[in-house]
Amino acid sequence: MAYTKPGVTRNRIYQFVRERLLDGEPPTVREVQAAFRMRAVQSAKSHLDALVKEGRLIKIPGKSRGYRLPAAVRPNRLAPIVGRVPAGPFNIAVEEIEGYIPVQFNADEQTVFGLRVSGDSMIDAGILHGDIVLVRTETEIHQGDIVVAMIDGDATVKEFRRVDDQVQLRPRNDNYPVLSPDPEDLTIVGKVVEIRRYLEGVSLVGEGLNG
Amino acid sequence: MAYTKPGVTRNRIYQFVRERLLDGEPPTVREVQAAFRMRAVQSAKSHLDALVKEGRLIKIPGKSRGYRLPAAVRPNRLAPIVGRVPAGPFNIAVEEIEGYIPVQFNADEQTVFGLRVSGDSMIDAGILHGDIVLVRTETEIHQGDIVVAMIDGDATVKEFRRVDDQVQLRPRNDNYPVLSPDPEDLTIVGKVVEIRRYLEGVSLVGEGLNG
DNA sequence: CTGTAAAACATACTTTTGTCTGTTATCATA
DNA sequence: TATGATAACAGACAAAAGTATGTTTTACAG
Repeated sequence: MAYTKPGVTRNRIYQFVRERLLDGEPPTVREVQAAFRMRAVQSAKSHLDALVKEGRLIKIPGKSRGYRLPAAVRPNRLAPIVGRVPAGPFNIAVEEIEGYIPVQFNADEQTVFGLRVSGDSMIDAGILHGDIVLVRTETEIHQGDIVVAMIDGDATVKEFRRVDDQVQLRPRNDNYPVLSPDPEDLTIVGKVVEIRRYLEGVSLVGEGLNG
Repeated sequence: MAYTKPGVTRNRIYQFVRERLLDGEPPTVREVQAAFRMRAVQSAKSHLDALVKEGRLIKIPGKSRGYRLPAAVRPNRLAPIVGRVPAGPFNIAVEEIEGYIPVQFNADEQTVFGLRVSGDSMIDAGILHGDIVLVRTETEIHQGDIVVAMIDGDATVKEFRRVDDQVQLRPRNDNYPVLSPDPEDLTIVGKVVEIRRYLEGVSLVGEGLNG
């Protein structure tokens, strides 16, 4: 391979490895070598070593195809989508899982699941019937957040307000009333952090799981 | 490992491999072996071979960590997000890429990109200012589809209608007029297949790409 | 123009991993 | 309880992949 200016090939290799990792296909050192038409394995290896040293990649020593992205950069985990809100915080029955969608987890291992919305009580917030909301549990709730709440065992998506020590769940649709549920019957399941709407065909992964 | 009923271990192994693949970490035969506490490599290998034969997995022969999910099951690819609509069909300038988001590609290798919406002309369709629409180019457009169109070089998201051989681009907001652009000035970039709204913090991957 | 650092090359060695052949144990069903 | 199919085990070999040492070529700053 031609001699490039310092840093140039390094960055190109990073891009290459990154794409491969995001595609779920970690490359070998020799695959990197081949991709850049280098004549020596070591040429690729030393670039990869350098990237690890710089913190741009992580290496699992000894293992084949052992380069990874640092946790902060790693996106795509799969979050389960449920038709109904799970009862407990974590015990989602497998039978209730509609499928999975890829989700970006910023921090490590937060609890996120998807919930399919029914009804149009949040239509003025741009949340329509059939949309999927991604819900993060175990997080702080603030004034005005959109939350998933359980009232008497029924799940609902609403805007969260606290007025004079009384929790209000506000729809975003003038045809629906503001709810002021008895604190005993109320559980805030989590905060809606993302909304998705699929306009065509199949959207979920893993429906034919055979498991 | 204990002898299980026919099919049981097979399915467990499938689940295991599947999770690993979705995590971007394809396992080796021996890693499968270890995970199930088998004493022979061949025990794992023959299960994997069988899964390939059943079509539940795909194998890249000879390659290490060479098991993959069939294309139909594979999720997570990354689609670039652009602030402006790309000029040509394919030449997205790197500088214009805001970041990437994970997307499910049902078929193989379709052309999808994300576009950040500005304005509220589609508010009645639940598309708000700041939302990201995922656009598939090179696809058929039908009556009523939401499309991204270029009119005189400006990008816009509208509902597509064809009335008496005249293309109409309809907003979903009564405060905006229906557009009937001169066909010469009009390019249909693609169809909106998904809408996303991030309610908090950072949403994109790969903003600090270094090169 | 000179010295240092980075880039690229050449080659060899070790470990990991894929693959093969054959055997034994358990399951399912008639 | 006999029998074919499935599950699991054993050991070995070859190819793929990780790693190491040393050399040559080029870039860049002083």
